[in-house]
Amino acid sequence: MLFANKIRTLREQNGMLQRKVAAALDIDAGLYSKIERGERPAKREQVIALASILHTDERELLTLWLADQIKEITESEKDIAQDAIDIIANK
Amino acid sequence: MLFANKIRTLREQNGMLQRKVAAALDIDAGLYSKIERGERPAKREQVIALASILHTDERELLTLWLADQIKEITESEKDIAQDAIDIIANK
DNA sequence: TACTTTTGTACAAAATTTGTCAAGTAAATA
DNA sequence: TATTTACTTGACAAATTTTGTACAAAAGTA
Repeated sequence: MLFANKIRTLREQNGMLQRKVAAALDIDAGLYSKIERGERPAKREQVIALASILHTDERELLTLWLADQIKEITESEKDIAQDAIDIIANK
Repeated sequence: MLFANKIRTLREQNGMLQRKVAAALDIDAGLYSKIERGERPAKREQVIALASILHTDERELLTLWLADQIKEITESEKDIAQDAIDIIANK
């Protein structure tokens, strides 16, 4: 939950309520709560919007969001994940 | 198309027709053709079955299949992909 | 040419994702 | 204690994506 932890921290640092961020993203507060806890993934466009809403670096946020996705697919294949990553890295 | 190339090569080495492999996988030959060309992804269970059908190492095939998935999600984020992979690697 | 295999396109069915709603918890406050 | 506020949770519907099929076109082969 790298991304989730990050946006929660950023929101708190900005002194914003979940429902304010949710409104800015134009989604239900319940859904935003789930995104912030890593229960649901954010969409790319939402990450872009969040960077702006939470006054943070877009590239850094997108990187954490992408890392979450890689984590998601490798988590269930732990024994081969490193080999798969190596294949991608050397290409 | 690491995985796709691999299964095509293996099928040819085994002297099998696409429709034979498709039948063994219990899918349409058209769909298998797409999987073999990397136009459609294989499901995990299909990879397991393919390793058996094509007499090859299951772990190796699963690794290529997983690498394809990582490639898929990183391909559209080339500029941050390496940073994201580093985050996952150091964890 | 006739036959077999593979590929491309369009589509339907199935599965997953995305979002909403309303009820629930917990903490702070009147 | 009762109320309010912030957040969480689960059930559900809508929307999107994935998976597979059907069949025509193309490519290869005898």
